[in-house]
Amino acid sequence: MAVIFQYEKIKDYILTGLEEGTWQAGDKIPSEAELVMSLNVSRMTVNRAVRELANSGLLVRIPGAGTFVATERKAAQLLEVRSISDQIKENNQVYKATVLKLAIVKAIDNVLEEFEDTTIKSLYHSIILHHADDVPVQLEDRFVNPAIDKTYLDIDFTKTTPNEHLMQVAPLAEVEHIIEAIMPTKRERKILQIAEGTPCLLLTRRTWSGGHVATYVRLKYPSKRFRFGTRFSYRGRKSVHRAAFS
Amino acid sequence: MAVIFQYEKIKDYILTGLEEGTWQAGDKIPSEAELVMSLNVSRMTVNRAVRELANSGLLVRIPGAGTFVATERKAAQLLEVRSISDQIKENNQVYKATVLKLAIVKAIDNVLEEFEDTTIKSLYHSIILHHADDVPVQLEDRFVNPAIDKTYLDIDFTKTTPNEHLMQVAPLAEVEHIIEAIMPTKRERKILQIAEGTPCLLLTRRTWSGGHVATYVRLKYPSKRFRFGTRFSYRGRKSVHRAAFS
DNA sequence: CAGTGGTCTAGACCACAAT
DNA sequence: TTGTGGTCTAGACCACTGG
Repeated sequence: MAVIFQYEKIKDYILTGLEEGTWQAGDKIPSEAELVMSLNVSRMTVNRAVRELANSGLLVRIPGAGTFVATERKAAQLLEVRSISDQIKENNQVYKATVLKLAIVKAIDNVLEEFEDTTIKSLYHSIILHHADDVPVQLEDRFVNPAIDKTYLDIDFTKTTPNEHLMQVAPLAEVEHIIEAIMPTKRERKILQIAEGTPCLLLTRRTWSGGHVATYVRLKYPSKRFRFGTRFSYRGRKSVHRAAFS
Repeated sequence: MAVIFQYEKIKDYILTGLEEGTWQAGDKIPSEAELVMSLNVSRMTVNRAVRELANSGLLVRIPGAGTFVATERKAAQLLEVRSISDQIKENNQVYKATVLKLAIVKAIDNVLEEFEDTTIKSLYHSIILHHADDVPVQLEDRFVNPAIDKTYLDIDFTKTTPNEHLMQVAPLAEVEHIIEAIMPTKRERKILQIAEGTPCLLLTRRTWSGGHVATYVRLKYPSKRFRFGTRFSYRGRKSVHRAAFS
């Protein structure tokens, strides 16, 4: 029988609250003193639990004010995928999105496999092209589990990215990333406005929420216009992530 | 004046010892009790400092035995680049390396820029092809700062990878990664034995040691044979990294 | 057996935010 | 002024490793 430590229990308690929506993005969670009383533990133990969740990016702590559920959630410690619109704006470029498709589709075997759930009959499917200064930089092909989000088809994705929207409705518990180099199809090449023979980075991402696959996304980035970057230092505990356009 | 906390001081103390070689890979560092006495702090403070360094992969803690300098160092929390030979062996494939070049070269402007040091006159240059079951899976093009390692040219890289060797001589303090999709040149295509029109993943990595760029590497992975993968869960604090061959 | 790390407690002092 | 998080201490008990 595995011994469960107090600080792990506290983390689980908070994680469950986040998954069940007890605390939504931006909400203030109970203070350390409140958790000490309600959970009957010492403050140092509460502090460690909350600090670790904050370090992983789920919570934001503001001394003097409180602890809040992160609004801009980092997907993972391993591969931080920030909102593409933020990345572009950070780069002082103009962001624009074009919605190429937004519909409910019958679940095809090919895609269904990724959801690891054969009972799913239909899926939301969106295809969105993201521009930086009117140049296409990302082709986003996304399937969403309807069980996670009933409102998906009603969203105006020229104003909000699917990522931003989904972070509000489905607190993610798990993320999987796969990076590959691929050659785009003729159609994709045309959409992305790239020359023949130019490869793309393909980032495939699946997210889980409440034990089920929530989304399955394929992000295609034209080489030359995009690359993933990351820099890490042991001292000073800060990591700089970059998304470079050229 | 920024206030420096005790646990940060302790981390710096250990990091400095690691950089200066006071404790080498595999060595046992002072126990918590010893650090408590020599640094005049409480054990909880020591524990936090050492735990954080262990979490970042620099140290390995074995309850009952002690704390040791990690031998297999994870490059970063962000993009774990394990030894290619280990990855291949883990995949139950036979690893083999071919040394295509191992020499001292004049520093060319192009490469010198990456080292951010115009005083460098020459560099070690190695080109190594890594195979899995006799199929080429990685073309490694590496430049090494001679100031970091005088023995580089004497190493048998069919038995040790440059990565493994360099981790012994130069404890890395900082890492930069950039991932791109590229088309290999004709020559590279021939070396990697891939068909025309097949893209490659290009992972460029620079490492710093003692404030200077230690190495500059370009790793080319044929698409279809390699992809980076990562999976992350908030619960259970474990991350699974995968390197998939096919 | 002594030494190690892993955790936990019940206090404490501080700087900062909100009111 | 009150509440918040950030840190630190000096103890404590435990499970495990090593000789």
